[in-house]
Formats: sequence, structure tokens, C-alpha cells
Amino acid sequence: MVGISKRIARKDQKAITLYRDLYRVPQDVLDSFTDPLNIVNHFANEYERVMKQAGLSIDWSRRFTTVEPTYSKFIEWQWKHLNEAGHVVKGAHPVRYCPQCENPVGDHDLLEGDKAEIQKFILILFKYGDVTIPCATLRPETVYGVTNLWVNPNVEYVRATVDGKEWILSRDAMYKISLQDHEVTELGVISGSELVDKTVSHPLCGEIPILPAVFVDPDMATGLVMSVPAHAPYDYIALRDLQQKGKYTDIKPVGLIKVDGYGEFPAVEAVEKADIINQDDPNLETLTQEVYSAEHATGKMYDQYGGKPVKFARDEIGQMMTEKYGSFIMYEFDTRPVVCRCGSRVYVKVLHNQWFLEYSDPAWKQQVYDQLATMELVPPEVRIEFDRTVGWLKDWACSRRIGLGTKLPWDQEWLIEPLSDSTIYMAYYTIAARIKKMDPAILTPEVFDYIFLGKESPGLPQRSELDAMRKEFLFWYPYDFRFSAKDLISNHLTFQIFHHCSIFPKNLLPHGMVVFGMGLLNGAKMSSSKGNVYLLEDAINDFGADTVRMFLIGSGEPWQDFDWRNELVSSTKKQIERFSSSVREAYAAGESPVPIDRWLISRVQEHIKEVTRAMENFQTRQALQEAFFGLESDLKWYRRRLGGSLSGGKDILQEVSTIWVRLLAPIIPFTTEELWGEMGQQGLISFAPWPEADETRTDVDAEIGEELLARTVEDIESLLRIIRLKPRQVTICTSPEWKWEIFSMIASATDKKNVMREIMQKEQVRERGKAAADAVKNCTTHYHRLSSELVDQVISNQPDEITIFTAAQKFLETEFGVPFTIVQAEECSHEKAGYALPFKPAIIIE
RNA sequence: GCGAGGGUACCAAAGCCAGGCCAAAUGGGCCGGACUUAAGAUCCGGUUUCGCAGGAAUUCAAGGGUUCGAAUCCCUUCCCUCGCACCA
Repeated sequence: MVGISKRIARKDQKAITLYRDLYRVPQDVLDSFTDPLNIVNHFANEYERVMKQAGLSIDWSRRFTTVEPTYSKFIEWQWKHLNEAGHVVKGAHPVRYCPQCENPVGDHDLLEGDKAEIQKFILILFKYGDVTIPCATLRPETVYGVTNLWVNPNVEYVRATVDGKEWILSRDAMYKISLQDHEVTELGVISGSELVDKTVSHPLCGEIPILPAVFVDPDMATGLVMSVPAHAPYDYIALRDLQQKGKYTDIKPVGLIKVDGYGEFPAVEAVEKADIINQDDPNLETLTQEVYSAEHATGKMYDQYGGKPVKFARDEIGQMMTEKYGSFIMYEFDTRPVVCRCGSRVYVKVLHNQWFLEYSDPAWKQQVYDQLATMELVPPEVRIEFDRTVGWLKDWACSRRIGLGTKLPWDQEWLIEPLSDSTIYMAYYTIAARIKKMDPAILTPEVFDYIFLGKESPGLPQRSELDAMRKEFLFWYPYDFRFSAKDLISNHLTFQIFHHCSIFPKNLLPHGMVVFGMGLLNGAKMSSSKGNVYLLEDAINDFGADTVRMFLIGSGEPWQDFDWRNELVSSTKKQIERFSSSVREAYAAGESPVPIDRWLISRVQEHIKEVTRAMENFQTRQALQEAFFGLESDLKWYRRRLGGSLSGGKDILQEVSTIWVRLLAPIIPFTTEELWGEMGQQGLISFAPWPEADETRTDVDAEIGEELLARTVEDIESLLRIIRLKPRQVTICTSPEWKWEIFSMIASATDKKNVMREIMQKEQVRERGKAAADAVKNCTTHYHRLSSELVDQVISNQPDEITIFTAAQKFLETEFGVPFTIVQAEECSHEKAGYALPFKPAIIIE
């Protein structure tokens, strides 16, 4: 926020365009953004306004910002406890730093190099007489293979004391090191050429010469480089160049790592194979990457150097160098330059007296692991990531110099970093509405101790108000679910468990978390800097709140990324309109009850169950599918069975309508509210009770009957399509009794392989000969094509197919426009009658 | 590089953990038909290929394996998304 306000204040064109044009902040409000608090307030108000437009039910009385004095008191209380628990420790920390502004710089303050990362080089200290020559490396394990150092003969180096000892290094390096926690004084200069051919030594590689190389960059680390020609292509090339001129021919590469797919000297091989000509070859960079990756991935140190995989050896040897040979870390950007907005170069500075949250503490981690194990995570797949994060978290720098927020209670120089101060604010929400009426001055730690921990202290102010807050806190806590986006797993969502574990007693610790996906716009990430942004408010104005809600819910479950595409949204609008007219039509349907009423109301019970189950599992997309399309397609079938209009079933349809709108009320509240009113229902639908499934109205017979009918209609249709014949009449032949027996034997058989033999042993089956054998085969195929659930229902109910089809005869005749005959297969002489199977009658089209 | 999650038909997306209910739900798009003066809306059907009898063949990133049987289990490869720290 401070960064934004500064940019607005100095009339930064990009920032102004962003807020004025993209977020449409009015000019007078924008002018006030020079005070960061105005930015906070403006957007807080905006969000509230738009959320209301979207129809979200939010208790705004609890709204607060993390910069309010009352909230600061809460944070101070929290940190007092964290400190007393020993979770806050002091240390040093590297940051991007601008010497001209004398401040750490954030991403937005950079003119150039915002992608640059801070790398940790380890300095290998070579001895040149009494003088130290430091070389920086990311690969300390290669120290055994050093054959020489490289110095740039065209560069002027400096002699300086570093922490009391004399060093030779580049001028840039001297300055960098001086920012990184080291005492540095310049003594004089020395040209690179003077160092050429001098000899240095290190205990791990012995005496080696310094050779000239122009590729050495004085602005890269120390400006002096150790050479490992066996494993570093640059080093090999530089050495080869010299040797081709007949110099230093006695220097031979020293191999120390065995790598799959390479011989003794991987770098040598790679360079020769790629036909690299000289040190300036642009391919050298990618080649280096290749060799380094291969060595890191599959490399193993030779036995005399420990025999471990490079992955592990690197850290171990680095540590050994630090402990035994005086090596230490030097921080450097991986890409340069990094430039501050003020135009000055940015360096890595080690900040002292930095405060850390000690997430590395194994005891604290253990508490978090234990809690996590008891928590319900949605979706469950994220558990692995949480567990990994807890294991991987190191100490977190939790204080900073600039910005808004709360000061550390015991060290007023530092502000508490925003991620660190927003870890348990869910607890604050529970009391926010009440506490904001209180004077911050009386909010001592004892007050919060009472509200959150129930701890008594003498002289607590406004006792009844505190009791009310305690009661409210205990009403909400422990909370059931914390909702946030998946990119916060590796910080906020994990931090908050740490902090809860530290502050609250076990019975008040979190019960679960729901992790959301991210939003895409037209397939691309939303990004204000790229202008790929579509404001919620615009969407609502363009399409209506219900359409926006239903589209978003329909496009994926909460934890999946959703993709907003304008051209797809308008069909959602049509669907809602279709829904409205269906409900209106159903509510105004004809009088008399009809036989399929039983079926419809039975189906509705199932939908209620499914929608409720989905909602309880946060499967909002699934809930929408069931509630909207599931019910809609049943209504379509119902209406089709009535001959295309809702000419009957008034009572049932009215009941179904009121259920349907309530099932959809959470998704499209505005539309359903209106329909609710039209139906003459009392009160708001938002407060109407959620529909409950009534098991006694589930009617398996009716459902099986309709299922059989629908399947048969489909069969007839597909037959008509294939034979392209104008039918004169259709005969439906239902399965004979003995096939039902076979069918249920197949269904109940435990040993599916031998069921055939078993069945054929039956007298009344065998006497039918080949027809029986075919029937068994067909029944088996048929059995596998039906869902096991349906088979169970069909077997246990054995529907009377003749009655079902006879009852639907009129319907069938209207559908297909031809007369239907319904008979038992055994009473039909047509050869096709033999096709009849249980739940799959033979169809004869003539 | 490290860690996590993915790749299903024109698109989105279920199915995968618990192999046979899967040529693969559902929605969208597109195509055809009905209704209509017409358009829209609505309804019905189609949307891998072949088929004048309900069938067959080939499909779920690619390749291999296990199995009577694989979208689903195992291995390898390729590709995508997210996180990697002081930044909210």
C-alpha cells in the first residue's frame, strides 16, 4: 500500500493508468491515494459494495482492516504470547537493498531486474602468501578438481582488509561484501595482470597457479574464479585457448564426479562434441547448464571424495568448508543489473537484528503436524502439500522497516510483516463487531487473555462486554473451515496453523480448510499489469448477478481453476430464463393427479439427497448439475409422458416447484427470490428451510418402470434410425420367465466364470438347447452393461413388464405415430421375439 | 532445479483412489428434425468410423507392462498449471 501511494504521489504513469482506467478510481479519490490509508478504505468500500451486488450474504458489521488501532492491540497481544513461547528469534537476513534510498526494496520498487533471485555463493579462500584470494562458487564440491584460478588481466583489483585479514578481490566485490555483515577497509589497488602466474594454495587442492582469462567479470561475485576444467565448460575452454598457444600445457583436468552418459571429463566431452570455438561462443551458456544439471541429477563423487551423490555432497562439503576452512556465504543476484526506481543499483544487504518466526523449531512443527492430521482438508489431495510445507518451512523474517501495520511490542524499530500479522485474525472476526466500539487504550493483553483464553485478571474493564465477546468467540471457535486460494498453502494457510497451535488451547484448534483454485480470464491468468482483468462489477452489470454466479459455479468445483469466457456466459443466462419459465409453467399446471406423479416425486427425493450431499462436500458444481439439470431433465420426461404439456399433476408440480427453487436459491438467489414471491410463499426464500428428502416417497417400482420405458423408447429410436424404414406397427415382446431365472442366477453368482455350467445343469434350462445357451451369453453381456445398482433393483423387484408397457401404450403410440402391440415373447411367433431379455424386450418393427 | 497438481471427444468437465456398469455422465457449441408466416424460444434427435435390426471396430497425452479384461493399476517419456519466502 505504501508502495502504491508513493507511486501515485510521484505521478507514476503506469500506476495511475492502472487505478484510473482499469479499476476506474475517480480522479478526486485517486488524488487522495497519496495517503495509503485512503487506498485501503476506498477498496474496502468498493469490495463491500460489489459483494452486495453479487448477492453474497456477509456480516459486514465484522469488517475491519489490519491497520486499525484496535486490531493492532490484538496483534500486540498475539506477539506477546509468541515471544513468551520462544517462537520469535533474532537473526540476520539478506534483502534487496538500495544504498541511495537506504531502504530495502520490494518488487514494485524495481526499475529493472525484478526477476533476479538472491543466490548463495560459498567463498573458497585461497592463500597467496599471507593474503586471501576468495573465489565464489555455487558448487563447493568441485573444489577437489581445481587446477588453477582465473583473473581478468584487464581489471584493477583492490587489496582490502576483510574482518581484519588482507584480501584481494574486485572493487565491486569489496563493496558488496561490506554490505553483507563484514568489516571492510580498502588498502590499495593491484592490477589483474600482476596476479597472473602467481601461485595460491588451498588445503583441498594444493598449490595452483593463477591464469589470465577475459571472461572473468569483476561484477560477478568476487571477480576471481576457481577453475575446474573437468566439470565446467567455461574453465575448459579458457584453458584450451591458452594451451593452444603453447602455454600451461602441463595443466590437466582433474575429474571428481561420475556422471551417467559422460566419461571422465564431462565438460571436455561436451565442449568438443558441440564444436565450441572460443570463450565467446553463445552456446557455452546452455552447455554449462546441461553439464551442471546432469551432474546434479545423476552425478556421484568419486570414492576418494566421499562417494556420495552430488546433491548431498554439495551441502556437506559446503558446510565442511565453512567449519574447517573459513569459508562463508556471499549473496549475489543471479541476473544483473538490478536497478531501483531511483536509478541506483540494488545490492544484497544482510540486515541485522531482523526478527524471525522460528517455524524451523521441531517441537512447534510437531504440534502442527499433529493438528493437521486431525483436520479435514478439501480437496483431500492438498494434504500432501501441506505436510511437505510444514517440513520445509524455515524461519520466517517477520519484521520489516517500511509499510503499514503494527509495531513489534518490544522493539519499536520494526513493523510486523503483513503475512505474519494476519495469521489468527479469524479469531478477531468473531469479536470484531463488538470490539470496534471500545477504546483501544483499554485493550491490554489481559483483556484479550480473558476473551480468548478465559484467563481472569484483576480490574478487567467493561466486564459484561468482555463476557459477550468471550461468548461469541466460543460460539464460532474452533472454526470448521478456513477458505483460501491454493497459492497460499505454502505460506498463509500453513502459518495460521502454527499460530493457532501456539496461542490457543487444543480444544479450540482449527477443524478444517478448503482450498480454492484460481481464476482465469479467456484462458489466461488475470493480471492487472497485462490488462487482462474483468471486474466483477462489470460482469454483474453485463450479465446479471445470477448469471455470473451460476456460470462460475458451473465451470468447476471450488478447488479447480475457473475460466471466464464472455462468449460462453450468455447461454447461462438463457438457462436461467428457461428455468424461470419452467417453474412458472409447472406452478400453473393442470388439475388432476396422473400416474407418473409417483415417479416424479420419487426422483425429486433423490435429487434433494444428492444436492444436499454435494453441498455438504463443497461440490458446488456437482450440486448445480443435480439441482438444475438433473431436475430439469426429469421434468422434461414427465412432460413428455403427459403428451407434451403439463396437463395434470397440479399438486405434485406445485410441490416440486417449491423444492426446485429452494435447491437453487444458494446459486441464483435473485431469480429464485422472485419466483418464490410469485408463488405466494411467505417470507424470503433465503430464510426458507432447506428441502429434506422423504424416504417414504421413494418409489422404486415407478422408477424402474420409467427406466425400462425410457430405455425401450431409445432402443426403438435407434432401430428406426438404422433400418430407415417407415414402420407400420411395432410389437414389444417381453422376456419369458425362464430368462429372468437365468438373469438372476448370473447376477447373484459369486463365481462368474463357472456360472454358465451351473445354469446349464438346470433341467428346465437345458431342455431348451441352443436357445438357452444363447440366452445365457446374451444375459451375461446384458448384465455387464447395466449398472450393478440397477441390476439389484431390477432383480429384487422383478417388474411386471407387460403391465408397464400396456400402461404406456398410448404414450408410445403418440410418440411414434404407429400402433403398438405388447405381448409375452413366448406368445409371439416372430423370430425376433427370441431377442427378448429381462429389462430389454425384443422389438419388432414392421 | 525442488515441491505439489494435472493432460479425457469441438470446448468445459465427470469418471481414475476401490479395473468389467465406459464409445465414456452433464453442460455448451455445432448439425438435423418438429413447432412457427419467419426469426427467437422451446421440444426431439445426432455429433470417432462402419452398419437397412438393436451390432462391430478404433479411442481417454505418447510408448511399454500387469490382467480373461485398463481411461482407471505399474514403469518410462513428453507437455501444462501452481508454489519456492519477507511479497500480499
